Amino acid sequence: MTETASAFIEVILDVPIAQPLDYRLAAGQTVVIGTRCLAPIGRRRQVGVVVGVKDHSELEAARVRAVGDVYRDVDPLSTHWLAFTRFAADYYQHAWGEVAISALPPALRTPPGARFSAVLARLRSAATPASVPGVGPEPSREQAEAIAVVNQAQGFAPFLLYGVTGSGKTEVYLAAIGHRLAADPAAQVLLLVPEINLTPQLEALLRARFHPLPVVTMHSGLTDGERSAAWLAAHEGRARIVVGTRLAVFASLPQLALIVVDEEHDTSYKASDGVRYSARDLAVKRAQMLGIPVLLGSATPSLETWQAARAGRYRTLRLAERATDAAAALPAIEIIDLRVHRADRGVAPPVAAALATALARGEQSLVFINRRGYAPAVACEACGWLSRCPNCSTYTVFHKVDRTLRCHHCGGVEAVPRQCPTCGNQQLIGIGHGTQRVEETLRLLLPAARVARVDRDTTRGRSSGRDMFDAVHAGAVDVLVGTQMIAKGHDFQHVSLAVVLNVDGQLASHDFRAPERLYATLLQVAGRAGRSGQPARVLVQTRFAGHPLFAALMRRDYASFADAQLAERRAARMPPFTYQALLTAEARTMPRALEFLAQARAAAPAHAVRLYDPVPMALQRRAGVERAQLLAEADRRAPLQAFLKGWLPALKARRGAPRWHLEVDPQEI
DNA sequence: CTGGTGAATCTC
DNA sequence: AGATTCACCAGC
Repeated sequence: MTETASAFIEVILDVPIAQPLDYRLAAGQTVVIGTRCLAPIGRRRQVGVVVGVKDHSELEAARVRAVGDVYRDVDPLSTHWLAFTRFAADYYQHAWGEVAISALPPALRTPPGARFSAVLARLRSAATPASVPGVGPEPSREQAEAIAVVNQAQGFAPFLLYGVTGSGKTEVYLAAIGHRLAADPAAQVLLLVPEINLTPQLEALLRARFHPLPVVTMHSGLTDGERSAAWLAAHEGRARIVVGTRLAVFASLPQLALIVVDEEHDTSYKASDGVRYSARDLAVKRAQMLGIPVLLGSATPSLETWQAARAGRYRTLRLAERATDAAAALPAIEIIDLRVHRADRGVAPPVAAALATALARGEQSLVFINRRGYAPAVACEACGWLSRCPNCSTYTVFHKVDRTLRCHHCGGVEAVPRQCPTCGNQQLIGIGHGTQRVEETLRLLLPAARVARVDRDTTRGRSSGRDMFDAVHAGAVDVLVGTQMIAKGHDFQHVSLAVVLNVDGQLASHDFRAPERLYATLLQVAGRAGRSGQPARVLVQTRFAGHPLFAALMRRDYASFADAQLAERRAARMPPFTYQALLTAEARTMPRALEFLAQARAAAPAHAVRLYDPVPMALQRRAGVERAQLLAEADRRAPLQAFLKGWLPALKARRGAPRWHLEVDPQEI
C-alpha cells in the first residue's frame, strides 16, 4: 500500500485560542499562505485563513481534521497583512484569528453559499459615487514646505503635522496623497478620520481632487454589502484611496504607500469594545512594517505623539498661519470668571450680553455644554435627598421633556417622584444645568432668537441631526445649543460667537488625561467661530479662571501647555513616559471584584513591572455590577508586553473568576 | 433515578 | 465564542 505524504496547514479562526490550529490537506492538495478556507471546529465550520504549511503536525494524527473547501476566488491575503494583524493581536493580548478574521468583511468571513460567485461579481462591480474634477488652491509657503518634506520621505517616516485651526492641514494631506498616487500608478493611500459622518466634505474633496480615481469609504455604518464591496476594492487594488474610521486600519491594501491620520488626538481612534486597539498607534506600526510615511495631523496632538515629536522620533511639520485668509486673525478666547460674574441660570452676564449682541447683528452663536438632559440631578431642599441610580454609583439626570429621571450610564428611566421619597417634601429642585435647561434659559434670555438644541436626545431619529445642521448652515437658527456633537468638524460659516458653559468638572477630574482632552475640546469649540474670517469671540465660563490651561488657551499656545503637561507626566512617572495595562474586573459585589484582582496580582509571574493595589473604578457600580481595576505599569513597552504574555494564561486559568478584561495602553483611568 | 441549571472544558 | 459535558440537587 502506497502512502502519499500528506501536508498540513495552520489556520487561524475567529476563536479565542492563542495558537493557529492544524488541519490536514488532501493528498496532492496545495495551498498558498493567506488563502481562506472552510475549517471544521468542534461541531461547527468556520471560515479561516491559512497562515502556515508544514510536512507534519506535532498533534497525534487522530486529532487533526481535514480542512474543508479552500477558496481561490479571492487573492490570498498578503504576508504583510498577516504579520500586521498578528502584531495587533499579540500587542493587545488577543488571539490572532479574533483580530484577523473579524477584520474581513461579512461576505468573506462567512461560509459562502451556492451563489457565491455571483455575489462576488456583484460586489466587484459595485458602483462608486460619481465625481467631478476639481483643483485645489495654491498652497501657502508653509504648506508647500510641509508638502515638500513629506514628498521627499523615503521608507518609514512618521510626521506630526501640527497646525492651528484653519491652517490648511487638509491641503497638505491631499498634496501628499496626490504625490504618492502619481509616483506609482498602483499606489494606494489610507486616510483615517475619527468619524466618517463628520467628513462628507472631505470625501467629496477627495473625489473631486483625484477624479476619476475611485475613493472608497470604510466605517461601521455601511451595510454588509457596501462593506464587502469596499473591502474587495481595496484588497484587489482597484480602490486607490481608502478613507475610513479606526476599523479601516485593518483594511487589506497590497500597494499601501502612505497613511494619513487626521485629528490624531481624537479618542475615537481607540476601540472601546472587543479588541481595544488604538488605530492611530497601529497606523504608525503598519507604516513602520511597510517602510512608508505616516502623517499624523492635529492642532492639539496627543501627548504621546507630542513626546515622540519632542524626542525626535517623529518629525514635526508646523503650520502656524491660517491659510484660508491670511489676513484673518483667530478670534480671541476670553475666560469668564464665574467668581466675578455670577451666573444666572448657568449663564454669566457677559455671556448673555455677547449672545444678545450677536443676535442683534444677525450673526449665529454656538453654546457648548457637555451635559445632556435638563439638570444633572434632582434634590430635596428639605432633607438633602438626591436622585441616585439604583444600579449605578451616579445620579440620575432630570429630563424635563418627558419628566423622567434617566441614568446616562445604564439607560435606566423612571418618572420624577411627585414628592421626596424620604421626607415627603413636594419641593424638588434640579441641580446644575444640562442642554435642555440651557435651551430654556436662552429662550427666556433671547425671546426673539431661534434656538436649536443638538444632543443625543434630539438626534435620535436617523436624519434629525443632519436636518438640524442643515438648518444652521441655511441660517434658520440663531443660537445652537449642544454637546460634543456640535463641537466637531462642522464648518459653520456664520457663527461669530462660541460659548463654553461648564467645563469645571473636567478640570477636577481624577483622570490625568483630562486637561489634555479639555484643551482639545475647548480649541475645537473655539474653532467653530469666525470661520469665514469675520470678527468673532470665544467665551469660556469657569470658576477656575486662574488655571494654567486657560492662560495657554488664551494665548493659543498649545506647545507650552503640552510641554508643561509632559513635564508633570515625566515627574510623576506617567504615560507617555511609562506604559500601562489595566486589568478590570466586574462582579456582583465589590469585595469579589477586588479579591479576584488581588489573586490575579498574586498569580503574576516574576516580573519587572509595577503592579498597583486593586481599587474600585471611578464609576464603581454600573448597571448593577461592581467594578474594580488593577494597574500594571512599566518604563518600557517590551517588559510590559513580556509580562502580559506570561500573566494572561494565569488569568485565564482562574476558576470561577468574575468577568474580567485587560486593556493595553488604557486611555481612561 | 431523572432532568434541569450553571460551571468547566474543549475546539486542530 | 459556541457547543458539549460535568456536577450537583430538587423532585418523584
